[in-house]
Amino acid sequence: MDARQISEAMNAWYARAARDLPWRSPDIDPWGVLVSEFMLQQTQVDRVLPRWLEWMERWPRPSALAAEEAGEAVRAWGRLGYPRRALWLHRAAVEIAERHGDRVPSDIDGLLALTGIGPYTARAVAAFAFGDRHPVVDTNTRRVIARLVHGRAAAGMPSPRDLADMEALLPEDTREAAVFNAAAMELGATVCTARAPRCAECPVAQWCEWRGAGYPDNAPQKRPRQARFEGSDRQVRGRIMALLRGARDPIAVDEVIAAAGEGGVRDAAQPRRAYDSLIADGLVVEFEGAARLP
DNA sequence: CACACGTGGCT
DNA sequence: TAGCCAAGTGT
Repeated sequence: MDARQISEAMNAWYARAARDLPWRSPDIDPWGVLVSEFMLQQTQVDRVLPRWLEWMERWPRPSALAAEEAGEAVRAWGRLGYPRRALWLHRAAVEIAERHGDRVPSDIDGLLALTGIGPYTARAVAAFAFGDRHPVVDTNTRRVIARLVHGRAAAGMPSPRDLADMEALLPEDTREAAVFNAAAMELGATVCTARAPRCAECPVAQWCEWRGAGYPDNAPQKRPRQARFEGSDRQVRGRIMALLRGARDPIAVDEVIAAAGEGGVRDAAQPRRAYDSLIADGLVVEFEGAARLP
């Protein structure tokens, strides 16, 4: 396996086949990249695209978002999912405006200190917004490496070894490294997909250990299956958030609790439990017996 | 560190 | 179709 051949083939494929996404445009500033990375956490490109365009027009700089109430960010987040990301992005905007002079920090430690930014997003912003040479590893990249390098059908649990694996493939040249990070993610998202990979279109199929071994069904142990969504607290929280997003005025708490139960609940205490957890998360605020976005 | 956290598309 | 999966993070 030749890391240089692989990175060159992957980057050539990326130059030809990458989707034309606005946050990849050369004249997008680091704020635009950061917003895209928040929205893309656990969320596919197709769903993010229209929302990102709206946000960038409305809040072209961190200070513009920071000047709003947090609830406006949550409302504008719409149905993207995980609304606390909207809350955290608003907090990050405040932190950038107040502590960094309205400029997104370029170093990984500075990025990690921002609310809602973890190991993945910090590296992604440093690499994609500032062009620095860092291995960036997301779920797509982990799957590509699992198959290409380790001959496994799927990636195992995330591990510090993931970064070392990516570093071993990463070109020395800074510019090429940034492209390769994006190329590995793009390949995983569009060709080396979790189900039904399109190996006939893969630029590195000839070096793929998993393919070479005849596609063995050797996926490592996965995380325990996540709880059923139907009937979950998450679903009930989602109902409450949808109700409050659509309301300009505060809604009586009793009314919110009643509405949360419409559509079915697992137990009688569930609406109240879900409501309390949203209060605890700061996604809902209560004042004089009425609930609204923060 | 295992777990909770939305929503929608795909097979 | 019920379950899997998706550019993760904070606790």
